[in-house]
Amino acid sequence: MGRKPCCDKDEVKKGPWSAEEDKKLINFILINGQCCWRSLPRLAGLLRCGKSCRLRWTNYLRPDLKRGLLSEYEEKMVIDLHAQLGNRWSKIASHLPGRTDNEIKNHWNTHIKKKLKKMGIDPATHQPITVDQPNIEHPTKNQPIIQQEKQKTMPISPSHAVPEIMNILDHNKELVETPILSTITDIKLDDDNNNNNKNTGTSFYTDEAPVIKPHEILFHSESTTSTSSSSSSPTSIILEDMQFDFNWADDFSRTLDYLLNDDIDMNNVISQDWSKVLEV
DNA sequence: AACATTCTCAACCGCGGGGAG
DNA sequence: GCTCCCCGCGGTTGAGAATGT
Repeated sequence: MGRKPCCDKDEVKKGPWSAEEDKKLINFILINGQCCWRSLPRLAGLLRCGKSCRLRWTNYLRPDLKRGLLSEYEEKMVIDLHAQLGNRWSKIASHLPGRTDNEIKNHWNTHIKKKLKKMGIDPATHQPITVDQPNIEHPTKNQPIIQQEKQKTMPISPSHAVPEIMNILDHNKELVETPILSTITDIKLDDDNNNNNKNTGTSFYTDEAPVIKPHEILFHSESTTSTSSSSSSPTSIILEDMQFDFNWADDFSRTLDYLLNDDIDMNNVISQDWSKVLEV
């Protein structure tokens, strides 16, 4: 038996996206919004599977993406969130505006894991590696969740969640303690099971954000510390060609305002920028 | 300069959850 | 309750870049 394939593998293109394909995808979503990924490729004239389109959009083309390496502060947040949530990358990503689950997952596997091991911390358990505690190369998914269960009754903060790590990381005092810290302290560990809490309080859940529609698109330009990876992607050809005055902090706070207050109209802010994309 | 090795990350794959009928 | 379908998630892969010899 087996599952029906999501698309005809003979008829879909795979591998890296071309600038032309990106343009088609952006164009289509601008006009129609995000809907029915399965039929999107056909409607947009793309020889891609819907999944691939969704991935491309959510990970690379979405205008609210913050590109470049994770800052030390973001890294700290990822470590803390991972201690609480385990490998639930999308949940972790939802607390880091502008970051995708894929990006965080990659960063965890390539950078943070190594860093923690160097520090003598088991990335799976977030506990110091001891002689009688073999380093588990393949973390049990449940471990952090067990921690999570234990912590359900106590307030969550970086220092509560992973004191060992936080002590080690605290020497990075140049880290700016921005107001965004409140997001980490407000995380509701049981958000999977208790959706009623979702709309209460002041926590910002990016996964609560409405599906992006063309009029809601906010463009973020390449950060000045962008990495080599951005230059290898066809997307970046499009994105880097566009020069916008963009300030992440300002725009994030505007976006936040927008998400929290329906009466702010992002239309004028955004649509003009996107018209530039399509002219490329 | 040439080759080998390691690293990075974009993209793919398969599965599970959940809504619709 | 069952089946079908779609979406999103997490794990994995592999091509290209970077680094080492």
